[in-house]
Amino acid sequence: MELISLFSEPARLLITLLFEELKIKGYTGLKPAHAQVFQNLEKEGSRITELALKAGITKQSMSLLVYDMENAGYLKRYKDKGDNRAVIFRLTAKGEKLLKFSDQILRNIITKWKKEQGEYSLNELKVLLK
Amino acid sequence: MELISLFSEPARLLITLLFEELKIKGYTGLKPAHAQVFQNLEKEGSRITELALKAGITKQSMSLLVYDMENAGYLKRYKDKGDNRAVIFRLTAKGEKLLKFSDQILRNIITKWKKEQGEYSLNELKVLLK
DNA sequence: AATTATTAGTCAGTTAAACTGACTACAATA
DNA sequence: TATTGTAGTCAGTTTAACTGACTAATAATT
Repeated sequence: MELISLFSEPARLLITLLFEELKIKGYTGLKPAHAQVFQNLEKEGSRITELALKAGITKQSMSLLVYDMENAGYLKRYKDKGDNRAVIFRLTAKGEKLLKFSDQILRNIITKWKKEQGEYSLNELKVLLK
Repeated sequence: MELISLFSEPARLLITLLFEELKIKGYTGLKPAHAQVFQNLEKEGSRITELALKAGITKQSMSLLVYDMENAGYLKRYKDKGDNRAVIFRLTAKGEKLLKFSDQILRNIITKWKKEQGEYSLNELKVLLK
């Protein structure tokens, strides 16, 4: 397998499989890009700029993503006490469930892959990193 | 770092760094997506369908990518003897140079990363895969 | 041998997910 | 107080994929 794909392929697959599961379980209104939001959100809430930085995308892009997730009921928007420009986003109860469920799914997939059971093998990557 | 990013982040960085280098060295007319072409091309040449399958994209998308690279002088188009529907693409001398240089760059970056010297650390991923 | 199904590739249009640039409102600094 | 910087939004663009419909050629089936 080609070098860059050793990294990008499992990433792509993880997202695909995650969103298949999420859809089945009724978590609607989400697209792969939204994973970067809830995966990077701090317990106490996060700002858009902060999320953008962590996710490695622009604040403009992140702005749209959080807006979607707010509308879908996964996030709630709060005022930042002390900075009236800023907005804080926190997970709703629905969002918390989503996060927990997602983490579980992802861990399961990787565990399977490591045992050479799943649809993908991490062996070549492991060798590269040795 | 977030789970999916442990895979996608190095992939993204590798591509960015590779294309910075390539641009400096005068390999123009290329965008990140084109890496999937020359990285997957067989020595004896490859078909569009075959390349698409390896790269994990549709033949329609791959069709455009090889067209670009042909125009930029990295690939040459040949008839497939024995199947008049099919087209074979082979690297030109320029394309060969590109491939060799790219591989070298990518290997160098990863080697640096493994020694914890570069702009990124592979340690967290290594731990995950253990 | 003729028909049917499959495969290789292209054309056209669409979608997802990012980007840049310009802007407003507020905060921090000189 | 005036200037510079930061948080976020709006608008438009670009990159890189996608699906669907099609032609031409090959392979399979009857």
